[in-house]
Amino acid sequence: MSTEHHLSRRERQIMDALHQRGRATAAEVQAALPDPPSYSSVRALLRILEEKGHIKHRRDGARYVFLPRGSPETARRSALKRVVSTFFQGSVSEAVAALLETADSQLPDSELHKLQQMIDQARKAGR
Amino acid sequence: MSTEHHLSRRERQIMDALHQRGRATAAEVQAALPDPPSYSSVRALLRILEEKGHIKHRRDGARYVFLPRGSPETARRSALKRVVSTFFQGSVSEAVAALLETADSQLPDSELHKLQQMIDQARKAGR
DNA sequence: CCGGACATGCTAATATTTTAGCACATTACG
DNA sequence: CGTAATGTGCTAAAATATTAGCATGTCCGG
Repeated sequence: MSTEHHLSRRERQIMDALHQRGRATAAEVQAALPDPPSYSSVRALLRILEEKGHIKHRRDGARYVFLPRGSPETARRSALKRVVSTFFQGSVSEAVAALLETADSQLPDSELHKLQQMIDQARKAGR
Repeated sequence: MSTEHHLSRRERQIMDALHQRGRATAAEVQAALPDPPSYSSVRALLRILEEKGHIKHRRDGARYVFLPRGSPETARRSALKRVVSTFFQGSVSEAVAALLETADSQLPDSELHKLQQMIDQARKAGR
């Protein structure tokens, strides 16, 4: 948790890129960054992030592939938690409502159906 | 949007505090920060954020009260959008599902009802 | 009306982040 | 093989962020 708060600007950008892709080489990370710095710089930051324990790497032939250290599920949960707490005063339902209002993506009918089922289940569980 | 990406660590912490509270004095912001720096530092950062156009201030008697510049709705939307895009590969419904799974807060029945209505409406609108 | 308490504006120092450069290792492939 | 292409490790310079200090302005209570 406090971990998120200690990341610097570039570090966060890199973490975002890695979370979005799941894993990436140094070159891919570089391409994903806004105002990309030199390849060298990207690698230096990756090394720092690894030292701090936020990412890890695997060898793939000649090069390294970098991945976030925690599970995607954990990362998702904590990202949502932060947003709900910061922007929705902790109200999960307000956050859900805002998501559904996101007009730029009309959810496919099948998805809506799934969501309705989840809600039904939550209602049952709640009583 | 890109605005979020350019904020430094402290700047982001301050923006978070302001978004959470809606508005706050320099002293309140200081109290809200992790590892609070001096009062002076906080004010310097507030000034910088204002110069960059991210916040504004109003006079309240002797002191200033600081507020985020954009509307809460806009901030909410863009925060959600970022999380959905970064952690859920753009899938709104996955994000909603993850929110509903947040077990630590069982939603009140009335909220669930509201959500179901929203879904019903979305389904109608979609066809 | 005056002083203390508390604000702010500005400036300059310190610390951290960000960047690039260079020497060396590994791989791909003619 | 051997050589070009592409990686990495490390270090040190440059840029930016973070911090505190001090001079000055404003408000409130006696």
